[in-house]
Amino acid sequence: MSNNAQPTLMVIDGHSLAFRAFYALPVDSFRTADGQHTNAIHGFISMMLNLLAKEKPTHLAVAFDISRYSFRTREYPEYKGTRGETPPEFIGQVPLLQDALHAMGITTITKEDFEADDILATLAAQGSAQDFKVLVVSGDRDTIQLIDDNVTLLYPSKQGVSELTRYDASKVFERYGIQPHQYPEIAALVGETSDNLPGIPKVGEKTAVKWINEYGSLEEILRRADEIGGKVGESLREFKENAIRNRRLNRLIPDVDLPVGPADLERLPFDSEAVREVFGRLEFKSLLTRVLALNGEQDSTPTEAKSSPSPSVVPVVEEVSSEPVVAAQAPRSQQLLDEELAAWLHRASETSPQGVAVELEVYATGIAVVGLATETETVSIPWSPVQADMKPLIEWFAGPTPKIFHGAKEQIKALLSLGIPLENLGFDTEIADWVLRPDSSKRELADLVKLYLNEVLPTPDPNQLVPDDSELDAGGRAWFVNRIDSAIRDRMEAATLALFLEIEIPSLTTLAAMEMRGVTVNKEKLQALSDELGIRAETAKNEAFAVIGREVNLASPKQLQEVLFDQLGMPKTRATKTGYTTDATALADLQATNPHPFLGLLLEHRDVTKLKQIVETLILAIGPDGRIHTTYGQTGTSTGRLSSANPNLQNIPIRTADGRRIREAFEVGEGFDALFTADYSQIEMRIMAHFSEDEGLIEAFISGEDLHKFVGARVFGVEPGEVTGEMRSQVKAMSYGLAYGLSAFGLARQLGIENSAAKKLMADYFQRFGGVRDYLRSVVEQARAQGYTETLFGRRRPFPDLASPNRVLRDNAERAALNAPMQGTAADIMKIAMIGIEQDLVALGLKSQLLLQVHDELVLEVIESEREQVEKIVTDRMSHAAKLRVPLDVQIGVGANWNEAAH
DNA sequence: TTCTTAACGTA
DNA sequence: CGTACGTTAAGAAG
Repeated sequence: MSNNAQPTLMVIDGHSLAFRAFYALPVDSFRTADGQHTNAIHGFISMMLNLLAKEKPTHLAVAFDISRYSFRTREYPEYKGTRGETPPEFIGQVPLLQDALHAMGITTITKEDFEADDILATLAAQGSAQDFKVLVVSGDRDTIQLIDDNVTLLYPSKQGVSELTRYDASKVFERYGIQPHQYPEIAALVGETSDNLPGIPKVGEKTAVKWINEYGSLEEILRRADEIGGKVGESLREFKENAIRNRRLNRLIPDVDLPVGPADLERLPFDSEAVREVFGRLEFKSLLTRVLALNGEQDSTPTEAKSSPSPSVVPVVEEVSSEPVVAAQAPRSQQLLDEELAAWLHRASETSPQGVAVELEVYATGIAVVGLATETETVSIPWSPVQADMKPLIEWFAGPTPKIFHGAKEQIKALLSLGIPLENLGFDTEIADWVLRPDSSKRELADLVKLYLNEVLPTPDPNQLVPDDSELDAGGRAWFVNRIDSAIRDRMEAATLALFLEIEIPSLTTLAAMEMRGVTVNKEKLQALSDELGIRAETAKNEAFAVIGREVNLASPKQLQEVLFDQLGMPKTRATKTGYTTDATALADLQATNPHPFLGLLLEHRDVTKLKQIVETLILAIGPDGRIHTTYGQTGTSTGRLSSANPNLQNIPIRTADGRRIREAFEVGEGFDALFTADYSQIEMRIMAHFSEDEGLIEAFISGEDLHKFVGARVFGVEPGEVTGEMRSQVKAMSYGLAYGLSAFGLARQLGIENSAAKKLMADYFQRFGGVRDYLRSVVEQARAQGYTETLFGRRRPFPDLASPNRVLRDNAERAALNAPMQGTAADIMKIAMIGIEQDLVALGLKSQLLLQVHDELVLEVIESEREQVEKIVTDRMSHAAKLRVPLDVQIGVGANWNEAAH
């Protein structure tokens, strides 16, 4: 588009865009040395530069509100009254932004008594009349009314300013089903909560659009309000004044008297010294370069290139505090054809025996691009659906060269779904980082580039409208993966590397296989169960309403509190952040002290709706193959356990009869004869016995007697035969609680006994099992000294909070530290067992297969002829996964469904 | 829209 | 005032 074509006028709502930028960028990352926050300024200018580059406006202005007061607030003082205080970090950024804009030669416009949108409306009208193409940039939906053949709206589509959607008349119609000039009429009917403009109750966007299309205009709707029936009609007649007021207030003023017109807003070269001065004050370096480029200049201030410090070998990774240097440029990706690719792969494998990094761009239905990288070269190959073209690559995937990934599981699954096996997975940077820093939640490639390389991963500017050509391709990303691999290996101690290579990497491929297999679920059974639970929920709800004489949302703790404490006058329960708890134990306590039929009905409703919700989620997760494929999170926990999501199959109910009916729907799949389950019994207690070397506890496990009976007999000083049910359950609660750092108070609460009785129980317990107490103490002590805990297989978890002066943080850390070696060792053991089982089943060519893992339980699908063999493999692998001072007991079960397979 | 909280399912 | 998770709906918040 050349300058002598139709001129383009861009008008920007400064306040609204700056505010969005403020929330889109982290406050703490943009601050000058003297403490001035600049994130809104940075975000705004960055976005504006992108807009200038993309839209090439010839004329430009930015409008601001002067204050929150305008003719609208005079007319309706509550207007925008619900807006909270301006965040303190935002204050002061607008004047600085205006300074920066002025330095860049950009006109800013304000007008007493009017809002920025009115200025936009006026400039749009004038520009349109003077034959400009007009671009309005605003985050206020009211500006939709300005759109016409000459005026286009650019509206931030998501939170933040990262993407702008172009609204012209046809886009508005597509989105709302109306013409742009009708939008304020819709808005008037619906109301605008953010402006504190209530509309017509019960009328949402759908209804409003329907009416507009039926009656043609708001005026006509109001005139013929009597014709509209039902509750909505009544509502309309009652609240029509709201709509009239809203319409008056949301009309933008197209003829504000402004000191400048469109022709005065031409973009001209600016004084670069002024820009340097302002940007220097704001400490914007990269933005300065970009701004000066507008003037055709280069930034003369040199960017000092620091070399990344060589990483020291430390057990725990420390955050690098120095400012990251800009990333070294990844070598330009080569595009190779068939035989060139084969040659490259051969050469790369020879020269990089430690491995070649792979980054597959995975789409919902397949693979888009394959990126490969050695230390010095990168390749990007668009995936060809014709496998012949990919033959050398496919063979290479199955070959001996170690492959290095970031997040291998999804990529391996993408290959497997195309029938392509991957052998010799060498490294996964995501999992390796998790092994080093299990508590971190930031593990994207960019995070690791920063952490291990002290560089910035070149990413497209988040404020960019369209990705530009310099964006890193798959090969470039692979190159960073390769370098992170080396950096992490340098930082890992030998034992940690062994844990990673011998447990985590083999687990990864096992999990990929399990996820691909999925588990068969009987949809009809679940649907019938859901229907039944739905009826029971409805009944409980209606009865509950009858009892209290009104309808409330039983799922709303807030409304329940009104019923319980105000209406029924029940005593207050435990306090939460927002009020008083209505959780199940509190309700049961209330029932005991203040019996009321509402409580029972509420609990029944809770139970039933919870189960129904689980069932519904499962139904939705059933794939076209009739199976549910969960996704295991291998980096989702701090202890070493797996997690399961989409859906979570590690929290399927089992405790109640109704819950077990859900398990009945998990069935053996086509081609198999039974589900087979195997669980470790009391694995964490056994690990505690091993670590503590407590003679009594070890004897308990070796004797093979009922654990809780055995312990009960010791604690209460009676014969095992004389241990009562009461004694057994108290000891059981104590034993399980120990591994979690249970206090006497908590034990008392759980058992419903006196605090003193709980104290006595703990004292008696430790009297007999002193080794346990000593061990638990030593775990915390050692963790405090070393800064981390460690499992039997060397998995470490750091605990910085053990040194915290904050009591709450420190106590929490102590309990977590107490638990981490036991939970973590159990997780290690289960992973070792799974790897062995998968390996044996494959090696022996058996069809039976692993499907699920639920922390201490495995679920397999078996065929009858293999059942005995499978049982032996599973039992052996599980019970011999670790050599402890006590045996690892494994319980197995077989059945047509998961419930029946429970022993 | 997106985020946070309360509640609750599992080991 | 017991560890480790994931999911949901309501309500809050921009």
